[in-house]
Amino acid sequence: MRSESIEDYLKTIYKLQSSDNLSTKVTTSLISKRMNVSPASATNMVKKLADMNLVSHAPYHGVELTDAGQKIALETIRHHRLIELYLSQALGYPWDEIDAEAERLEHAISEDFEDRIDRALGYPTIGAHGEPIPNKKGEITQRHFPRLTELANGISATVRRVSDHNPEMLRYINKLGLSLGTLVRVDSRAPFNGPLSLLVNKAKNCSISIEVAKNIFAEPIKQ
Amino acid sequence: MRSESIEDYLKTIYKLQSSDNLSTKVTTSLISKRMNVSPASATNMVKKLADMNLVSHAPYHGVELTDAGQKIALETIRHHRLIELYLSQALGYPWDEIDAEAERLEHAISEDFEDRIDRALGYPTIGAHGEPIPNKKGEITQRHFPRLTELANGISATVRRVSDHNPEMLRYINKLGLSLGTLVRVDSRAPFNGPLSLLVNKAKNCSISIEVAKNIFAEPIKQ
DNA sequence: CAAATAATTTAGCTATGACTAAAAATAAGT
DNA sequence: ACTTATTTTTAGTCATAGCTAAATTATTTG
Repeated sequence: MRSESIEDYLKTIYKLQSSDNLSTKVTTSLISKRMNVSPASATNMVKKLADMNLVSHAPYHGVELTDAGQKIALETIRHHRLIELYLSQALGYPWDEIDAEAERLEHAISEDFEDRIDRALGYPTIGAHGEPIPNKKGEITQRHFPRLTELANGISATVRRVSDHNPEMLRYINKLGLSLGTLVRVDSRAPFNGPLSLLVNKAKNCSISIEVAKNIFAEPIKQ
Repeated sequence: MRSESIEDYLKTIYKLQSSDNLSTKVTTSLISKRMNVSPASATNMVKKLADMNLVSHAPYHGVELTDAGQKIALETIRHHRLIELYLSQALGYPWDEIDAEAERLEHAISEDFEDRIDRALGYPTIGAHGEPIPNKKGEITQRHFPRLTELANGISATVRRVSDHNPEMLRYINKLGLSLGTLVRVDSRAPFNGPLSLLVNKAKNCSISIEVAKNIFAEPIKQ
């Protein structure tokens, strides 16, 4: 009980449940796509998780985490995000590599290791890509910032979070000069779902696709 | 191919082959005892390793690593010892906990991670308990120091290595004030395999069992 | 040197977690 | 509403790596 697989599934279910587009049911096929496993494998695991009272499962209608399941999911996410931040700050890992490395390590570390890197990092609450880090009790404070696609033209904003799902996109975003805390302004939008023109750090202009803009979250600056 | 299990078995076989009492055959039962698995499990795995050309196996007569098998064993040992040293130096882990934590992590880290902690530690060649760290090419330089049991009375020596196998013993040894570099002298030996009287750091006297003394290696000081 | 003991291997079972192919349930289109 | 298409689940396999119990091979001892 509590294998790597189980932790990964619970983590994925949590992320599907809370982020992305809320009000969407977390179906087994969604899970299977996210995890690159067959739909049958996802169904099997969901059944097992339900037996263990970690999720409630209405067959053909999706899954929901129980409190016990959410607790494990958040512990796993906490591990992941602390490790990411440690890799980045203590070992100089680049932005786009920390997710993959943390993925490997998150299941292997002990509570003691968690505590030690937590202390070494000064008990952080925000991860390397701007995501909140759950605390030891399994509490998490969601911060909500608009995506660049949702930001009105001409408004200055500070980058607060970047989706970490695609390493190549992260590398691209980083090359554009965007990281947490960077100042951005959407200057214009090309029609027919065309690219957004950005002003980065009051200095550099660039134009990015909607697909990329959707993955960058920024906090409008109050005037 | 190259699962955690395989790495663990190869590592164990390497240690049995090279250290302890040489000239002893590495039998499947020896392996099974060291790894706390049943003899049958060890036989199964040995057969599998032989199929993969990682060991040569003469049934009923023991095992020997092939070059390919030794390479993997040394890579695994390198991982283990670099991680131990990192845990000890960068995260302040106590001596007796690093082995268990490294055991978990050694299979999970990437080459990149290995390189980064290697660099952070200044490319060390000696591990936290005094063992040599194999280099990236899979070369290892064995250093040979006498055990305290083999040391003549009245000779001063510097502690150079401590067996890491038993955490409780490590804690005990550490409490006696012994660590790498500590000065020791065997003052006397009680008869009938009795304890050794030690002078630690020219200051503290203590008496330790043969069992403990066997696990401490020290370099006699040339006069 | 044969019989007893100990070590080793074989045979067969278990659990985990993946897979494919087929069946069942739901959703969609006309 | 009924057929069609899609989604989900069931059924049955496979690989890994452990286990016990039984059979086989070595070794030791009387």
